[in-house]
Amino acid sequence: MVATIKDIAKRAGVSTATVSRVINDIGGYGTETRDRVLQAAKDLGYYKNETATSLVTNKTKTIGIIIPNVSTNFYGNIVNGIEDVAYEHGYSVILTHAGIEGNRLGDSLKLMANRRVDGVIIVSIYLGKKQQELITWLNLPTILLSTQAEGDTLPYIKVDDYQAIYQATQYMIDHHHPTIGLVGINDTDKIAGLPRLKGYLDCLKQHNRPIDRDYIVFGDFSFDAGVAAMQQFFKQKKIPSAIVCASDETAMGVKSVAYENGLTIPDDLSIIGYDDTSIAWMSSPPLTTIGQPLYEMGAKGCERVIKAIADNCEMVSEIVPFKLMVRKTVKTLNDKPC
Amino acid sequence: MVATIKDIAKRAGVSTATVSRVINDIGGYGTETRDRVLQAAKDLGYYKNETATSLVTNKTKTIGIIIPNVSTNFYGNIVNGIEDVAYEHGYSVILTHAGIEGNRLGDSLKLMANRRVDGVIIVSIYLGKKQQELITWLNLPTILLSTQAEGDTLPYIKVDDYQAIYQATQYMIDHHHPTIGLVGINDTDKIAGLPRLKGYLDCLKQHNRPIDRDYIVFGDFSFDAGVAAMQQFFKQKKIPSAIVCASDETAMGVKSVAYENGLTIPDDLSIIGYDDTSIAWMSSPPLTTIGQPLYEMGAKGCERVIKAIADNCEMVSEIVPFKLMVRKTVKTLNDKPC
DNA sequence: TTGTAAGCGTTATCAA
DNA sequence: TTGATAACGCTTACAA
Repeated sequence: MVATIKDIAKRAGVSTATVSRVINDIGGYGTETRDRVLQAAKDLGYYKNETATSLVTNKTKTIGIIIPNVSTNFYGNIVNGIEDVAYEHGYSVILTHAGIEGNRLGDSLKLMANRRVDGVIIVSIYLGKKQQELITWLNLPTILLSTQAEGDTLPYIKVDDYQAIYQATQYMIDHHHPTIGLVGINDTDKIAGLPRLKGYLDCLKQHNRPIDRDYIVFGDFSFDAGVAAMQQFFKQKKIPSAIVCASDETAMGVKSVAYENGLTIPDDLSIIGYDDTSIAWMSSPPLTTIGQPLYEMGAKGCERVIKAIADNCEMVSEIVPFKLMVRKTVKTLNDKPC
Repeated sequence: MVATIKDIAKRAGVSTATVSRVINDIGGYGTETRDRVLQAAKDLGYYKNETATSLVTNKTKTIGIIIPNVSTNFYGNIVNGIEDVAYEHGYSVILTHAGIEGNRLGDSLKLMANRRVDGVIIVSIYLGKKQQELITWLNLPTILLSTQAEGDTLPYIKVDDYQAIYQATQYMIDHHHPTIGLVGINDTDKIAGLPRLKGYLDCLKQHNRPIDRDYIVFGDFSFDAGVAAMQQFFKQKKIPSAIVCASDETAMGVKSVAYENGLTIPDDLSIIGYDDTSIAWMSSPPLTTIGQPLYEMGAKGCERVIKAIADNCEMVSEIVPFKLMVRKTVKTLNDKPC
């Protein structure tokens, strides 16, 4: 059986109240009693029961993370950021998957409610009206990472997807690419999909480039989406000279079938990814990509939540800067063929 | 304020005991009282407070995961496996990083003890004598994933590292590679390092191949380790025709500097990775690698822990089979040059 | 079938 | 500087 403050109290010849004070470093006791208590605690190998504490303080010192059910490096970085600052502040982290496309989100939230987490961080899951209502009802400090809520009712931290893709497209234009494709974006995704599509479209329009539907292939941000898109390009025998991808993984998919078909990157085909996950800099040639400050987003998100818990204040949303990580998968074409 | 069973009891006109029974589906009440209670609970938007339950049942329905402080896909897969089966069994998962090389392991374990998790899963952290004692003292069902304890005192699930590297080396020999390097392995790591080194050495000996220290470069399983090793090969102007790597990331590292120096894979250099993380199949050419059943290891580990909690039984260790994932980074050399 | 009440390990209020 | 003691929200004998 594990020791409790009662055991310590008995052994040290004091009351449980005093033990509690000492343990929590509250002050209001003599140094000798303190030493006696501490010694007794050590002797008994005491470990504080946080669940009991939680019950009375009505705080669990726990923050919940909800992520979609996919295993990409993307989440690893964010979770690391969260966990590190949680640790610094003495918080624990409880992790749940919300299933494919967040279909288990209700369950996840219920779990968070049952566990009485002090705050929650939701990553990359779009929130509809109903889910927002649930969150509002739960009345937990909640922040969204890399996503947004319908009607923008919840605080978030994310990158400006529109600008990011606009800039990526611009970059291809600056490098004189005559035809630029867009691949892997989910056009039913109001947060990560539509704005990116618009960024691409607007950039092209701005430069009086024609929009060619053959160069746009939608998908789900996955590796397979990149593969499928590239296969389609080959099938239609019409391959853009540059491709802007929805994610690094999509870019790898594109690269993979390009490679199989004897295309070299960037000589025969230029590509830009999105996220700057480790695969981007680890692959050869290293992938030029839109860098999201994943770790920092996690860290910052966690900080905000913890602050909101402490000060009982509202959180403010933030658009964090992305950064085009220029590496080796985009080639400069000559303005005009000689 | 959140509703409690007291509120429900009042509203339904029953005692809290009855409410508890209904909520937990224990039986021993009329259907009409049940309906009344359920209705009241719904009306009040009741969410059970699991911390209170934990306090009385002395079970938290929580399992703790401890992983080293690195963000590689490796852990993503394992954690996914764990989380999925935890979810199925109604368990929550609490995640902590144990710092670089597990230097924060003590803190992590303390946290698990404080939170009174029902079981813990430790991933990829070698456990010395002292840490084992702590675990034993905590008396929590603990399983090790992809690692082992000194003296083998704790149950584990892992792959046979010796055999894995032996087979990888063998594979290179079978493909007639005259010189085979070993890269990225930590020779002070008794679990993941030494056995692999031995597997490599033994295989070479078995085939009467000379051991050339110039072809062995130690490291820490990282991408950078691969980079450093390959740079050394270039510097010493002595590059093996095939390289067995400590991890997929290490393999990507060697591939990366090979690429920079104009070497094509597998034509100029053959490589084998280790782990079969997503980067292995996503890269081009796709990486031949030793596949560890990461997700399954996580799932199985979690199942064992949950079973151990339920039946209060010992866990048994298991060596799970690895699988050489043959892809495209190893070339068959002609037996003799013509 | 239902209710009473003790107790889980803490914290916190009040009094000494 | 200390100690009694009542909570916290729930489960679980035991009684009715």
